[in-house]
Amino acid sequence: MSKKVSLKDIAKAVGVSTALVSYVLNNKEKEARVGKDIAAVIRKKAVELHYQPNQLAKSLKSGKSFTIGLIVADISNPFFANIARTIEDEAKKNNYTVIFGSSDENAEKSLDLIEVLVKRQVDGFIIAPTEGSEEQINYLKRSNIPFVLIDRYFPSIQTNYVATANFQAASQATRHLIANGFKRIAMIAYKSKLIHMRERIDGYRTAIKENGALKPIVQEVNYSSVGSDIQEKIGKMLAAKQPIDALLFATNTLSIHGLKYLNSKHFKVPEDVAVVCFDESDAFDFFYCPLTYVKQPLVEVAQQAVTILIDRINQPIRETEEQVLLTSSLVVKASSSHP
Amino acid sequence: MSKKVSLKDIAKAVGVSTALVSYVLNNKEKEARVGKDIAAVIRKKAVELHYQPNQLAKSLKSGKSFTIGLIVADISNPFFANIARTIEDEAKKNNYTVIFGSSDENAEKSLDLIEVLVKRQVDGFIIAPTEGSEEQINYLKRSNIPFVLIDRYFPSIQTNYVATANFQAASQATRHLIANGFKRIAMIAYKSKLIHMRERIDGYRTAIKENGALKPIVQEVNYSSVGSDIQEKIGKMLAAKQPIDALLFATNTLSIHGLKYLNSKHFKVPEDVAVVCFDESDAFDFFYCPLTYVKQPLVEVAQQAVTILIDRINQPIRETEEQVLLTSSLVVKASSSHP
DNA sequence: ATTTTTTACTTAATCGTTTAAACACTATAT
DNA sequence: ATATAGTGTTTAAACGATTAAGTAAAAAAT
Repeated sequence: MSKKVSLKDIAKAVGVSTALVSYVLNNKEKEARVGKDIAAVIRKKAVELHYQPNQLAKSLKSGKSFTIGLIVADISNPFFANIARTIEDEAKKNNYTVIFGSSDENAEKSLDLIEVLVKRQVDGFIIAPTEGSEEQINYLKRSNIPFVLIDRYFPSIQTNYVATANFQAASQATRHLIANGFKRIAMIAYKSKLIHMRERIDGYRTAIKENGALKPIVQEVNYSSVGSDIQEKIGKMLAAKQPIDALLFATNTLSIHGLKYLNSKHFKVPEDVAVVCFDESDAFDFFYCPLTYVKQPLVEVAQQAVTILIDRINQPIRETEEQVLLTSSLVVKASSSHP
Repeated sequence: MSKKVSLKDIAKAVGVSTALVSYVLNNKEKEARVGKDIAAVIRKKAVELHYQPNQLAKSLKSGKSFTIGLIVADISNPFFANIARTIEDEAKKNNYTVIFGSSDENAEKSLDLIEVLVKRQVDGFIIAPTEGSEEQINYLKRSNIPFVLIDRYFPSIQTNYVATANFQAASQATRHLIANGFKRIAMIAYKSKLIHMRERIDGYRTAIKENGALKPIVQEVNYSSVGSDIQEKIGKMLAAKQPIDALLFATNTLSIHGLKYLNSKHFKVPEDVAVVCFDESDAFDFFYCPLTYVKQPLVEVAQQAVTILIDRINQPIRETEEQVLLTSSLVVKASSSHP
């Protein structure tokens, strides 16, 4: 890479000190009482040499990098990719840049990412925390590094967070299935202690128990082996003596894997089994039977996360944390009622 | 944010110069002949104080940021999100971090992103260039900033690039439809001068012309108004006196919009119209009729792009550019043959 | 005993910025 | 005539790291 143009180069070319160049290019002429003529010359030279200030040097000096670290489970998952896109847009509006990393729901990877990004002096983090990452989150807290958790959070740790009201979302979805007359409603969730999953399961359980005649059936699958786990569990539940008549999927990936399996075994929705999914997906529009789904407020989650984060970056010392739960909506289609 | 621990803090705590601390923590004890005992003390103190080196300062000194700038059209598009994920993984293997930005196929945004990232001293770029961004690409060339183009490239500019062999991909798809007996095969593409689109259209045209009896029908829609444009154009072609009997979509987003429209108007695939899509999508697995699609080698594109980029970063002066065209495969399902 | 070599460290410059403080003028006020 | 204020600019330290060059003391060689 040919050496880049620095303040010094402009200074030398014009025949002044770097200080003067800095004042001019930062529009501090007034305060620094720079001569009108020389200012014009400096500006002209800067354009001529195609000067681009070195943001690293600026950040080093100012202690601010105008960078946000974004850690999600997997950037290729449309759920997170959509959040990432909104975060990017909101960040840019505030002159921030985003560095991202995927944790794969793995606490070790997540810690590694946090350390890499801390070394890079990000001004703050937006994190969808993984199971077992409490210590990392506490570390950020202790270090007074601003951060906002999204999608999940830790009830045991006081932090800023923005998430969906999952208990309500899941119970609403479940009540909807009950109201439509389904009797053996199963839920497919991830095996996880994370609050978003627990709340979804609790919401489901609570709704089921409201009706004395029904029994909760929850199947938890492993993140690392969703495909095979789902096949096995759904297969069993549909082959049972008393087969299930409805399925509630706790995330978009679970929905997709589950529906693919149903297709492969030629189970018909909603004839053989009714379905309610979590999150949106282009895929859902294509299923032969329009799918009922829980629509999470992705854009709002991302926007609020950025707003809160930048607030905290600008004013780090606060006694209270922002804890936002946004309500989702149930989009009812044909997959959740008897044909 | 509580002030971070620096080399100086460790040096002061131990009672030595920062130089010594730097040598030890960079494992240069041998070369610098640091005493064994003091080295141990320094290391211990570093851990105790939870020292994390300031990467900005390192980069400023070394002139290397170990950062890659990634510019795609839209990170929330699964096509690019998947590429981004692979790039992230490959970058991490080489100790690089990725900063990303979405250009929305807009040359102005793209230029803005390039400038922001240049200021941030990225070591190189991976870019899916937008229409009209030739000048930006030439600027990178002139500046000797390493970069690799992906998905598209400019035949008029000698650059590194990794892309799909689009002409071949489209002609293969078209020949497949012809071989299956379709007579009025239309292509839906984006209105774009970019090579990937032109090659896809050319591939289609060439294949059509190989058969004297057929006539090419190409409809180009605007990126910013895909939804409405597609409705109108497909609507007309299916309502014509001689309606089309097959559709070739040039990208995944076009496919999704097109299929949604077909669904909404209750056109049946492949009875009313056969379909071949570009790219993969979970959505495709869910369509009532399994969809034939052109499978692009996403992972390979991303991997090779990173490999080439890092090569160039490490050895920027080369007389030749790496230009890689990877072959796609046609995955044949039921949507492209007469029922 | 003196020189040379080796060992274990420190000093200081540097990367590209920012910015308070110092400096050297000119213009105005006393 | 001389102090004071105003103007336009430079100097130098700092951010946090790296590293060539310098230094001082101990060990080895003469």
